[in-house]
Amino acid sequence: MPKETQTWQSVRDEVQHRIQKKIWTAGDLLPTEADLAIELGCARVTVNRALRDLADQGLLDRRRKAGTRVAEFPTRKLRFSIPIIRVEVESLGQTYNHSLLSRQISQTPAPIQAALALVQGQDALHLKTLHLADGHPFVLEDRWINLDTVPDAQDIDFNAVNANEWLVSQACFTHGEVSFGASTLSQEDAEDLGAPVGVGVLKADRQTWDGEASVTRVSLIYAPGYRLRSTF
Amino acid sequence: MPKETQTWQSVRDEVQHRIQKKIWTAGDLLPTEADLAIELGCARVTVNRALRDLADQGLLDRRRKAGTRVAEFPTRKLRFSIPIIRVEVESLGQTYNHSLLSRQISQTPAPIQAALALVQGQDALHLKTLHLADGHPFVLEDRWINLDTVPDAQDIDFNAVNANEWLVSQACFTHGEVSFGASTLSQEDAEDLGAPVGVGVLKADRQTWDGEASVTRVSLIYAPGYRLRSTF
DNA sequence: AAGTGGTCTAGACCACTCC
DNA sequence: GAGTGGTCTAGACCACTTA
Repeated sequence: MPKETQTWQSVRDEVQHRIQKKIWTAGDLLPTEADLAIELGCARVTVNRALRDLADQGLLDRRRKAGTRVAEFPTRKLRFSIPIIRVEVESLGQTYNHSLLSRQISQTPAPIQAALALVQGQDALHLKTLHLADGHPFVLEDRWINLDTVPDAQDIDFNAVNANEWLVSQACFTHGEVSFGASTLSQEDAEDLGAPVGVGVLKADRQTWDGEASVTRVSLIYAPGYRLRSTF
Repeated sequence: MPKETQTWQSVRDEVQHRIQKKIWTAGDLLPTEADLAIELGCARVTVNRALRDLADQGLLDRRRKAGTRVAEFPTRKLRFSIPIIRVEVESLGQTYNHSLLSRQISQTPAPIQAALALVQGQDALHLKTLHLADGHPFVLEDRWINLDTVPDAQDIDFNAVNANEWLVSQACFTHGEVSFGASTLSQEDAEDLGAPVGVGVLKADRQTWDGEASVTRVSLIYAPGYRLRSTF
């Protein structure tokens, strides 16, 4: 017996429940949206919203004409926010500040040049910043900025505002890519981070684009022990 | 002059465009859904869907009565899939297989016991699995399974099906949490992975629950060089 | 108290894709 | 060709939050 009014969340929960109870198992074909709407006593759009949400999470596979199936491997998708480092530190209840270790406009090494799609001999702005939490090194940032795309960056005082925040607040990118890996702490980075040489650390590499034009490429080396967390 | 028919994607793109063009900048209040609908010549629901999507990405902040604003820090949220390891390896064009290194039912060490919410002296199933790509170590899995929640696990031959796939295909969890960090390769893990001792490696820890009951806790140590990727 | 987003409904048409 | 999901519309009511 359907309830009087269905919300899309309640439809979603009901479907999820049936999958968990193995009424529908991996690979099974579900009823059509229209049929489910009749069974549950709600509009088809409501069912659509619910199933779309579950498909988005990775629990369902949907294709026109082929219908909706329980995913072969009903795994979940993860969502991480990429917080501003200052915000992240402050949300831990610690005091944030940063220190600009170096700033220069120079030719890019080959891999960076390729990544930023710069022409031979073109300069870029190179910044090294140490982010601190309660005075302790939190993450070491090594950033290249494409001055063709973001000429204003040349005149910003990155001692006052860190590059991370300034660039993000400009919102001058359309898309980007990021990857996480580990690396073994080098002598130089170890000194900056105040951590032992040779320790394994989390490293994030991020690059952003404004349409066709590259904006910036940044590498973040987190102090030992840092963890990136999410729930699902 | 509005187009004849608006899709929610075109509305989303238009709004994103205005943010990028700095017509609306960080912290600005946007028009109401109703006003935007009139301006763009579409239904309010269409605007709602578009703005909801942007808010979901992290570009907008929306609150009832308070309205819609450009986020203070218009950062993006990341989405990662947690693929089945076999699927991940095969999508790289490599051949997958796995090797069960050890299987025993034993008392849990204190941290695992706490994490799985087991009572004192309660046993759990402990599995160590090495996942291989083209015969080379890909990731080392160290897993504890709560036999109270998943008693069937006791009778499964994990030489034939790896625990990762079997558990996921059971879909017997409601939620979970995951964290990524780095660690320095220990002697024992280095031998299993066929990698040098002391190298920094990416480590993922994941735990899942079925309602109140813990299901499993797994730690994955990836071979050196592995990267987790995403776009935004 | 009032304004704003959140959602539901019913009906319609479209787009993709499988047969 | 036909079936299924994807989306749009107009109108309505609700829920939350701020003033």
